[in-house]
Amino acid sequence: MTRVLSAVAWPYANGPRHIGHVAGFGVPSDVFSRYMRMAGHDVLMVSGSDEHGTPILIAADEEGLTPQALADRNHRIIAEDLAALGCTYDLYTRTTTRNHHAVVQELFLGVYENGYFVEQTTYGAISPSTGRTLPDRYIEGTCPICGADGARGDQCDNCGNQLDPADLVNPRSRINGETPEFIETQHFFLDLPALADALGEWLDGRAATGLWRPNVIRFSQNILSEIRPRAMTRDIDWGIAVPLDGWRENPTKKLYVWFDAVIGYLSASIEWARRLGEPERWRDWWNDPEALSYYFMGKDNITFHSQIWPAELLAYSGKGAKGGTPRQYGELNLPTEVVSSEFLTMEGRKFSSSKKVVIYVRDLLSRYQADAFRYFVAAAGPENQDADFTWAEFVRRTNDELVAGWGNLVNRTATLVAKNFGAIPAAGELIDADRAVLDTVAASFDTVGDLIARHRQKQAVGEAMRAVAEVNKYVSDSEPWKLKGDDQRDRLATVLHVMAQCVADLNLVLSPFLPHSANEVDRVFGGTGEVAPMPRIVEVDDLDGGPAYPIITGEYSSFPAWERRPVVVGTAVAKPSPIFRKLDPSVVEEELARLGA
RNA sequence: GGGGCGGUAGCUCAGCCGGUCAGAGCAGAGGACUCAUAAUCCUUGGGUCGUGGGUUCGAGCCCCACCCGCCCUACCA
Repeated sequence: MTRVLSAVAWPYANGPRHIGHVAGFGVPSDVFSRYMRMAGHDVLMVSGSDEHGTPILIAADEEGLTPQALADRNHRIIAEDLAALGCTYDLYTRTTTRNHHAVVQELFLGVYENGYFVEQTTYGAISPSTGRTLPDRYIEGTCPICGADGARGDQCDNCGNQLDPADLVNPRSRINGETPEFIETQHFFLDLPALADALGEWLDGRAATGLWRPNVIRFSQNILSEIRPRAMTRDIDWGIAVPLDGWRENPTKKLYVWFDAVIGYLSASIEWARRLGEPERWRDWWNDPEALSYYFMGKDNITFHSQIWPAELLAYSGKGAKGGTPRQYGELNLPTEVVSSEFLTMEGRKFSSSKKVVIYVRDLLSRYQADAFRYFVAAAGPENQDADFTWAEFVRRTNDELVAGWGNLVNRTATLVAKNFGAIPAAGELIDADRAVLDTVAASFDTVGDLIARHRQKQAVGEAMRAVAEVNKYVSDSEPWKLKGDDQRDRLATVLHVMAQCVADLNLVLSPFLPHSANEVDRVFGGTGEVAPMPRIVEVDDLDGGPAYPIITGEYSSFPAWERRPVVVGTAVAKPSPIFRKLDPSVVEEELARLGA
């Protein structure tokens, strides 16, 4: 048994999340975590809503809400969506908890005391009316290079050049049109160059395992060569206070949202342990060098997980060029693997809420089965390269593969058993064909499990579906519907027993991908419908006196083992109604009509 | 501009260190069967592996150039 931390990217709470987000980290991390639990590992899966930062402030202003009120609303929506997808977080929390604030400040102090923060004066834009930093992208003006108007402070869309906002002609705020004020301001910079050697050593070691996806490890090593100090504080009034005298009281100096967001993996682990009543339990995943940690995210987050976060961990642990010693949390583990997915597009275009090229998780789940979506993501998601979600392909994958292949096998098996015996019959003597199909299916535990462990879910689900096809072929070859009369009764029983066993096996193999239907299939064959544990939303009090909030958690100790469970002869099986819903081709047009032109 | 990834049958994609690597699924065509959500099973795949060069006994797989798409390169997350 190994301790495995599943660290899942924190969705940003400036709005509801669309299916591109959950396709990148939500579904893959849950498939992996479910499998690892079944394989007998001690999994801790944590995530939460990322609620600080400028975009939330701006979204709140636009709606006339406080940032906390906006975050409250979106956190609840996102948590409910993730739970509805069946994502088995041990804890899905948020960054506005008192616990998170305290952990972030502890990390800051550790890094600070070890000397990995350097104070620097920078020149930046603020909004004169609010005193807040105006990030580059929120400034626009005339491009000093090509003269185009509407250039953003970070880049001109017309000529593509990167800009310095101070160079813009007639700069103005994109938020309220006022002219930004460029001021000198003090910030703490994380001394990444002092951590570069340690980072490089860690990355080399990771590269040597050959486990990381090639583009992720290459990219991570590449950005190391241009490493430089990076500001970890901001002029903003929404975020976590800098825990130092002279800073703590300053309402417009907060920690950079990314400094705090990645610490969420640790703070959520600590919160989980505290809620368990065993406040030190988190250390099993963070201080034990034998523990493994897998970080799931989209490719735009690689920098923060293969550079910033490991740098914070190294700095806190005192393992950079400046040395140092860790504070109360001790030496913290660096990521075992950064599992980054690529991007999902929608009907060939980038997701865009404003252009209505989007489908939110909630809307999808209101009309379609969660498992149909999970299947699509596992089979055709952005695992190695950008993938396109089209409604036509979604319908096809659902109808032709999930329903026609797996759903039909379940259905025909249950129907044959119900009609002929009413319960799972005992097998007579097995013939070669019986043994062959049983062996094929049994072998899929190894092949599929191994592929999931290596984050090759496309291939894993493909192997599982290939086994499904093998069983369908076995059924066709065996022709149980022709086995009539008393003299063939024994053979009929044997075939149906073998079919039931294969379905039970494949149901387990597919359960990380299709947890909801796995439970339904189990029920059809007389089980309790608990082969795939489900998460639940719970309203909890803040541990340290803050306001209450909803979390996702669950009881996951009942995961079945990743191996064949012999079917129980005599278990009653009734003729089922179809578990998987076939989609009418007309949904393609309907859904396309909902999208923007 | 710099870095990275991809461009393989109508569609979605596999092809690890160069030598059955020219493949799978779906669609299409033909057939079988009827337990099953008109599901299943069998048969059927001549695509210059983006373009042009090069290395090699031999190249989707290595090198060079170019074309196309995408990502990163932000005091956005």
